[in-house]
Amino acid sequence: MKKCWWSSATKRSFPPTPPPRTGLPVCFSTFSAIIFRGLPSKALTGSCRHSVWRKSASDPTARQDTKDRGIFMSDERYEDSQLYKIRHSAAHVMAEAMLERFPDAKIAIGPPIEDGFYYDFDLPTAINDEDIKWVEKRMKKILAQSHRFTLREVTPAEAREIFQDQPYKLELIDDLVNGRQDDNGSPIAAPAENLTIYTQSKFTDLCRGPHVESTKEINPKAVSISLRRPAGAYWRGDEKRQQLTRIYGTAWETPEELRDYRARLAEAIKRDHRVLGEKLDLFVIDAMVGKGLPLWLPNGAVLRDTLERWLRDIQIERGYLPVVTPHLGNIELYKTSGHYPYYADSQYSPIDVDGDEFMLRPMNCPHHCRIYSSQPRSYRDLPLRYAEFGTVYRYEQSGELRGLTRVRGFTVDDAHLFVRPDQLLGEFMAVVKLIQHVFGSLGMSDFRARIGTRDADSDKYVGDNALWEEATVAIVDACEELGLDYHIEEGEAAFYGPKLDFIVRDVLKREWQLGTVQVDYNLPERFDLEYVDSDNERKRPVMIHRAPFGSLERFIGILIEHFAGAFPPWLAPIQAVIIPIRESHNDYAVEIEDLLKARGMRVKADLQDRNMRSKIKQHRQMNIPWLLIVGDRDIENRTVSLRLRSDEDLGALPLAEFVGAARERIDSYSGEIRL
RNA sequence: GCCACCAUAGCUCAAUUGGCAGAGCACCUGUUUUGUAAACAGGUUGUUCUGGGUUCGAGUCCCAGUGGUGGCUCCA
Repeated sequence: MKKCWWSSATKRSFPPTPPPRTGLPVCFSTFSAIIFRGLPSKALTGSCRHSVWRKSASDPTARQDTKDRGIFMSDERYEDSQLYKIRHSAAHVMAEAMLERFPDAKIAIGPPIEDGFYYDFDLPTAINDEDIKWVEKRMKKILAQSHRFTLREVTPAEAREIFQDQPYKLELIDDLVNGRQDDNGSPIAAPAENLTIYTQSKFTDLCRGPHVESTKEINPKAVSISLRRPAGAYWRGDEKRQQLTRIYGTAWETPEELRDYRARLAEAIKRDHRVLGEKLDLFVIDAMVGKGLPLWLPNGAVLRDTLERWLRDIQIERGYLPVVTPHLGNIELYKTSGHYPYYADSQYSPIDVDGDEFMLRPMNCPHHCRIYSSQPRSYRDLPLRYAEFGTVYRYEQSGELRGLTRVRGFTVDDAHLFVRPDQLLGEFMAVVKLIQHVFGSLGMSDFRARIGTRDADSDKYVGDNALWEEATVAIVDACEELGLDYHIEEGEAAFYGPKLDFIVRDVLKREWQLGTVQVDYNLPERFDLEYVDSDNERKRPVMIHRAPFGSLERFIGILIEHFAGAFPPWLAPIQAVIIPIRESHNDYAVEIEDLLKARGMRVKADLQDRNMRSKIKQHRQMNIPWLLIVGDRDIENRTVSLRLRSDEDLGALPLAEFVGAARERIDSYSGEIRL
């Protein structure tokens, strides 16, 4: 059974309970395995067969560690693999070489991650490329020698002695000895009695292992730290604490694997949506307009518009009603909704309008709530499903902006469903099915579904506990009912309710949240939404917020990478180009162009004064699905000579046959370009 | 926002220790009329990101700003 690439591996590879604390192995790089033990939530007991992933506020380092951690296709756990040991050991060797280069450096932690490893250092001076080169060379030299990795169990006192000059290690030792606690002082890991250290060559690290037996097991030619530049990282992921220098490396079992990895990286960069966005004339981000504010070029706008129309039609079929609302709203709207105090940091400053304060809207729900309120509602009216491609504006930190996947102004394919409590489960399931349909139609099967629940210890949520529990149960039930492969993460809820998110990874394996469904009892309360029930009582509807794409910008960014710029014909900005062989064939080319346009296709005849071969090359590079080459023979026989994006030359085809077949491909939303 | 690095023609990049700013592609003009990934010739293209500084002289060195990249933090 093929699972999506990380739905099962990442989270569920963690032991359901803390590993037995024999006082033995405790490795800082695998801290998270302890921190992230499954913790069944009360609300879910009995209904959930899936693991609960607890996010620990008290140890963000562990959280990051986990995020980076191995994502593995095979049945073997990454932690048990030889590759894991190699990378873990390579991290130690890198630290050894770094300490030779920077004897005063303080070492933090150095775990294996997906595709490699890193180690964090507190350095006396900034590191430069020369240092990296030196360290890499030195590392390889150490690896070429034969050093054993020896394990030793030590008492906390011995450990403190050994690491007396290493403040980060001392902090870790204290935490281990005292046992880990969360922010409220609840224990989340038992105290350790003894610690383990590993030594190779002249380097000793506080570590649980596992490691290779000897550096002989690591091929120096399969190790590289030159690939990734050094990066800043906060100690334990806390931005208020010391910022460390993180050095990434990669290590494989063989040089061939390293070469393949580098080739994969190079390929990934080629399909990066920012690279393809420029090459295919889809969008630009212009400094004068502002960072994080993409401009859609005609090709990109066609793609976007096509997606919008597609989804709009699907939604209309399913009983959604279109609404249109403005991009600004009176600040009272957000004070009423509760967004204003909670999200002040990500909103833009209010705009003064004749003495009233207005805001660029950071979300669409308040507007839709007011539409609901605009007239009395009967139980017979529900469910009401208001849909809008609503543009919102959010302040994002400058360092976090990235292409189309993280922007400051974006359009949510939003809808808000106002439902009776008895309709909640059915409507929620219908929404999940809609999202599955959207993802499935585009061939996007590599996602993970995450149920974000409230962090019981946090006060950043509004609403009644019982309602939260009800909403959470509804979401879990719906996922169970649909057989969705989900996992639960505490602390990932919206402030007003729990949610189900669909998360995908981009070409460089970064995670992005796309589709989302959220159950909300709170906004109806805050906006005092009501309907008159069959018993003539006024009752409160439940709201479902949902967006299958999440945002058009981010979704298209991911979609560009998903298709590597070769969109299925129904999405391709230009579906066919007609290439006349000689000038004398131009009239026929234009005739075909007109014919195809009349059949609703996006085509153009390329009448440029240049030879056919160069035109073929140009349009192939633009990933045009169909190239129609026409010459004397085609005019004579009323045919087109079809050349596919895939490089196949299908030869002459009667014009009418092409039109019918192409239309059929487009209308069926097929990814197939062969006719 | 933080750490590091980067910024030369529309694009990809070059320019020796500080010494006249270049190439390919694109674009324009002309020639060419081609049967499946680049015809030929000529030509245009620059506030070397911006502002200061050092120097006889700055694309190159220094400072500040802006923008970008990688990472961290954040992410309704």
